[in-house]
Amino acid sequence: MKKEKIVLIDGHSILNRAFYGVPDLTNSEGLHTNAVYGFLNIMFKILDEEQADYLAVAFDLKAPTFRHKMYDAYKGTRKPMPEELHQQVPVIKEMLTAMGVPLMMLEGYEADDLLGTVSKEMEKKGLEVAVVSGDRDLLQLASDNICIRLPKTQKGGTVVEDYHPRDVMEKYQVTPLQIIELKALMGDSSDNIPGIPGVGEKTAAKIIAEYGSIENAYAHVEEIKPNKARESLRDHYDLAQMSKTLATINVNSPFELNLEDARIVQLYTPQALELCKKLEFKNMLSRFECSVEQTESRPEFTCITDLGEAEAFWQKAAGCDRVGFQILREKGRFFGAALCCGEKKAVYIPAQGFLTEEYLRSSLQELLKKAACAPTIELKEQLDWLCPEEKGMLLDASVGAYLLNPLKNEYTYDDLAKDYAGKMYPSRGELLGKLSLCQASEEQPEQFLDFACYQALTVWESWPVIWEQLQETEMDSLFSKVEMPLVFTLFDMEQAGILVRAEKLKEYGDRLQTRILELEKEIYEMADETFNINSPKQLGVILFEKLQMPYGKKTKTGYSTAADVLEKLAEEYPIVAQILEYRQLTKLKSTYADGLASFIEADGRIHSRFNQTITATGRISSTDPNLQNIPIRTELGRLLRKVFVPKDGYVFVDADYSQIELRVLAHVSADPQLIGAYREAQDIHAITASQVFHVPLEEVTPLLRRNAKAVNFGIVYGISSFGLSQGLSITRKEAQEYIEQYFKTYPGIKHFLDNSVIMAKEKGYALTLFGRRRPVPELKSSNFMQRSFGERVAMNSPIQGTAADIIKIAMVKVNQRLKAQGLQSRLLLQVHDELLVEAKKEEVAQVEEILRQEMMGAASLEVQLEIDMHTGDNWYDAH
DNA sequence: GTGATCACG
DNA sequence: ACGTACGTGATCACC
Repeated sequence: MKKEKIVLIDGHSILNRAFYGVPDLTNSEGLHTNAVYGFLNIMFKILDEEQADYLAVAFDLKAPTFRHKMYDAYKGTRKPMPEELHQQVPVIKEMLTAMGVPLMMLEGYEADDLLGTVSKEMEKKGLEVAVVSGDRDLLQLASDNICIRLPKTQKGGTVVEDYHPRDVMEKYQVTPLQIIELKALMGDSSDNIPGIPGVGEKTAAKIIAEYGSIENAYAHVEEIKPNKARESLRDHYDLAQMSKTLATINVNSPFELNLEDARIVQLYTPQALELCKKLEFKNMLSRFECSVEQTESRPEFTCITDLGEAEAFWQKAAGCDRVGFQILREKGRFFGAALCCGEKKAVYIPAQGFLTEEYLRSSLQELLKKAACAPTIELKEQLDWLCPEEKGMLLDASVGAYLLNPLKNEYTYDDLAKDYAGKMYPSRGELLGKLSLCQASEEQPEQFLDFACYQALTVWESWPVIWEQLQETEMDSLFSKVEMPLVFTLFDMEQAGILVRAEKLKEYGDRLQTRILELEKEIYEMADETFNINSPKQLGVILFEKLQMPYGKKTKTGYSTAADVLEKLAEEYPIVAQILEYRQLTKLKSTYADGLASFIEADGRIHSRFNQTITATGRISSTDPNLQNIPIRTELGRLLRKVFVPKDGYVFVDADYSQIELRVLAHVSADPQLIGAYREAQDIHAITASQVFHVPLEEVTPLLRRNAKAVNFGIVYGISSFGLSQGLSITRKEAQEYIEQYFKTYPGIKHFLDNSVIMAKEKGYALTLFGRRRPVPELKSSNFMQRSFGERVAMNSPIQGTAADIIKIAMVKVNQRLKAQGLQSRLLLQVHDELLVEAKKEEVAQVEEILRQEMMGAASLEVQLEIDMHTGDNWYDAH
């Protein structure tokens, strides 16, 4: 008969190993989960391999001094367990308990002792034993029936090293029991075993191989070589005795494991599943599927394919208050619509036969009109198809979810289902793999149906929860008054696009190319070889090895060749100046000249996308292409803006806020000095310089003004002396003095910044003037660098975020008024503090009035919001 | 896919 | 002692 098998896990050791081996993970509540995740992965891997019958996990009852061994060995000090790990100890215990795995703990005994005792006991009972730990001390337990398994991380994956007695012999040339002697001689700082000073791994191994035990070694102490070890051994007999006691695992502790408790019956219990969901261990859920999934009945998804069924559905759905819907499209091709009007059921109606696309559109429009609310995901991407006459009922659940947690990378239906409906639905990837919608609809119609219906079901289920949470967090009005209207504004902007003169863009690119080729030739000549100038690696070798230039910074992968480093070398080395110019030109060529050209559509315009659910602070972002980072700071780059032009009969009207962030700061901090400065002065940086450096305004030099400006920037970014010293190329000490002077001048600002950090620490998030939240989990980090980052974020977010709120409000208003006044002028772009309107020539005065009123009136602050506004026949001239 | 670099606010 | 300014996106090289 086959022997029964038991797996015993060294809980803290494996948790520790997992913590340092798995990159930091947190769930959406900010709970760190990487150690628990890694632990479970190791445990499942071992269990899959072993096909064991029993399982138990040992923990130290008090685990106050658990520590990172590598670090301690180096530092020679004990560190408390990092908070991020500490908080995971109860979680793994809860998880194991939920799985019915017994926890072995006993007052006054270490986990090692329990593992020793139980493994020997089980061996006696005739079981085969596997002890899983990261700690090599346990090798002393190895026997023919007890295998010590040490998981290691290797190239990202986990590899387990197995030790039976012969493996121990092979690797250490000693028996398992002699491991104790070895440890006692060489010591182990992480276990507080002192060992014999001057005896390391090599000497210890030699001594034990020769004499077998410490006792025998002392019997022959005069023969021991080398001299140093002999002397030390003689001087430290007590230490050797004590070390041996410490290194010996107690296999006779009064602990008994009830074997039946440890029997593996069903790890995948509903409680464990719940916990997995809470921890957001998505890919672990597949393990639960067969055992638990039946507990939740599968929703009923229907594919409607004939007109009669469709008519019946519309009729029934017409009485529905809340209609969840999702249009399925890809690259302009329409597939169908998914709808959900009630619990656990959804329908998908593909466009086919009598159910034409037009029919579906008008039917859906009718249905939505009757609904009180109609949530969906990525509404903006559906509006061109939907063409809604009324918009009031339309809701974008992903935008709502973004407000509730702007730190997430995506707001896909499976995420919303998990976060707000407590459901684990299969993701697109799980249903369709990498297939396109077109492929999937033909090759996997059933999964395609699921994919469609899950989306409609999800928005229907999660919307009430999202709305409730928006109200609880007091972001409901931000959502309804700002973000939802903005969806339509951004849609209009995307539809409008911006006209680009393709031929001029081509000329611009060609001019760049000519110069690039010249530079290339010169650089190769000066370097005396050809190489890829765009490769930082190759460039680093040329500059810092071949040409022996002094290197400033290093990156993880080699020398830094960043612009600030090269600029310091450019004076002395002409090749570096050429490289800098080459860099600038190739950037302009590839990203802008060539990059933009590829986005010009048939109408001659670029229809960039404006994303509403990306940034942590509430700003919008622009992609495909990014029109928010078109060059302006250098003249050559700025010239590019001449290719952005209004259509015939129109001009550009461009308006940008003047120092909106500093004005927001003046308002939220209520600092009388700064508010006063704004009320009386035009040039805020100059007046700041005058006030901070105590010189009359007329005597503020350009240098003083520049310094004051940098400090103002620093304040907005979450000031630090280091950061400011970098920005101004001054010492940290000088930067610190600037900051102190600044805070002395504007005590209200210091108070506000301090308070922002305190508040964010207390609540867990930073807050804008309009109630937008930005979680700052970094504030809880035990890592100094991360925590400092969190503090700067807590200072910056209210400022940057409030400015973002304000311009969003202005955009909505401007867009609404352009339409309400029946104008043909259109809002085209937003660049964080700037709006660009394509204005019909006859409407310019009205457009200017609208921009001025709505931008300045978007918020009523202690300091008036000011704008600069210009008109022009291209973006270069208008800004 | 990730890191380095650089364009913008 | 630690080692960075805040927020983005596109391109390239390289694994």
